[in-house]
Amino acid sequence: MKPIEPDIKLLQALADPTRLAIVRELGGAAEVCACDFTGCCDVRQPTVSHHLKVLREAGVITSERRGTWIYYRLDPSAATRLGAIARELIPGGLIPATALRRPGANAPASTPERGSAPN
Amino acid sequence: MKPIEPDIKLLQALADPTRLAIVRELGGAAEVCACDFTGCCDVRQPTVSHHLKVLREAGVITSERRGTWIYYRLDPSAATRLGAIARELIPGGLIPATALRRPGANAPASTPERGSAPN
DNA sequence: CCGATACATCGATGCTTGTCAATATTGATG
DNA sequence: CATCAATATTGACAAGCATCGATGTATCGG
Repeated sequence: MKPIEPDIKLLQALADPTRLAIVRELGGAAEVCACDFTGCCDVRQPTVSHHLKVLREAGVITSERRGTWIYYRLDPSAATRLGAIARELIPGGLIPATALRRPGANAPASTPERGSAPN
Repeated sequence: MKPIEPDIKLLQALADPTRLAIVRELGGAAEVCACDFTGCCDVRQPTVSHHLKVLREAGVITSERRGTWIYYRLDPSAATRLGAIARELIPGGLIPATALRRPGANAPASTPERGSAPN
């Protein structure tokens, strides 16, 4: 079995309209009862439960049972991890700070070295 | 027609092992020739081409034809947009900065108001 | 114009995933 | 223990998606 990179799981967890809506709902309040998601997301209860499970296993949210209800909240590490991925998307973000001073000095317009030049 | 939220497209584009590998490859160099992705990603050329299209349509990368080759680079806005989503995941991130000074002062432990209390 | 190379598009295929109804489980309450 | 409400799990199904081989298109050199 391929262990599936945690970053992929995080992104996959967020890459669904229903789940992103759930997460955004959680972004506006400290914690939300599971029963409240059925209202905002236009899906049935089993579907909500399924999505909450996906989000939990991806480390996006945490759950806490309180009596009959289960309250969900955002896992702080989710924002951190997604922020780290976002930084990877900054052009030249992985280049050492010294190199950033010299504009256009990384990977000098990589001339492809594969196989052969076009005849 | 449901126009599909741009954020979802962005997350979906990144939520694939091959595409994330492509993007990370681009994070390490200013620009990369399309022909070089076939090596790093263990997929055939049509698949690479397909993924590049997905990434382009999601606004993650831009392409520029130079002779026979096509060079890809990261779209700077991708990092910005993903960073914005990351900030939404910060617990209490949507609360005005003033409120952040008072710990645990947002959304007072929402008691569910739906339907009825448990018997 | 011809051949070669880089890349895109098409069509088929198998796997993944989102969704639901039905059912099980868990916890509170009487 | 019986019952009710909240949530989880199961099984089934359809839609979506990643992948590939085959083929089309574009660009260059001669």
